[in-house]
Amino acid sequence: MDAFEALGAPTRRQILGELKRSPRSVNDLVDALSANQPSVSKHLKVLREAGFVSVRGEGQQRIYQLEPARFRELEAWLAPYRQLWTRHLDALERHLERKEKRR
Amino acid sequence: MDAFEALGAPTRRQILGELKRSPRSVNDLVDALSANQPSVSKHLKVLREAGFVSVRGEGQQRIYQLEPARFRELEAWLAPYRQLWTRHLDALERHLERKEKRR
DNA sequence: CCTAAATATGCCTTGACAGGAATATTCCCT
DNA sequence: AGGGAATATTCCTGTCAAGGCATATTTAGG
Repeated sequence: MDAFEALGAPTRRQILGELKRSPRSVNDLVDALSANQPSVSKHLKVLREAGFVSVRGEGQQRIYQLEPARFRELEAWLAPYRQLWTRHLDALERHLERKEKRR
Repeated sequence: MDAFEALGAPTRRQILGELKRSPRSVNDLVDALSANQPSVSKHLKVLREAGFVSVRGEGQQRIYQLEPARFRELEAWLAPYRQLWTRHLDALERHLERKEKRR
């Protein structure tokens, strides 16, 4: 499953939202979200295989945290589209300027 | 289908990639991608309903173009994660500075 | 009005994924 | 080594989306 598909499931975006605040154990995530433990574990597996999160063992817990690299790739994908709205804003600006000069 | 799911299908990302260059008719997209026409039309429908593209009729053609608003929302979603790697870079910078001072 | 071009829609099949429950595994502690 | 906590995996089922094909719809032009 590729990066975009991985973000398709709302539950996984919720998980990322939680991990954005701080790294978490699986049980912490289970509490934060309202999902059962196997479900969370499975979603974490998907996110891990998609490169969005990594794990480290800490005692008998497994702590998941975000993996910046994947997010940078998202950013890179999105970047070329950004000029879409900057161009848009430029046009708006020019438009406003013309109005300004007219009064 | 929500925005992220809409981006899940590779074919749809290809379509967006084409439309990024310039607005296109359906047939132009069919040629650019290697997909059959009904498939392209259906993907365009999904993208339109997800707010990524808009259409205007021009003669007997339908010209599709990107819709900036939806991309801005993606940007907004991604923004909070951006500090992930800026923090990362800061840490790297401090690390390098310490190394620098030591020599 | 009729035809052809451009596009959209309906239908069907196949495959994949999410959710839930039960069970398996791993790891720590004593 | 045994027990319990934390997590992972398996199996099952319902649902939904993608692809391919046939067909319907729209629109321009003669």
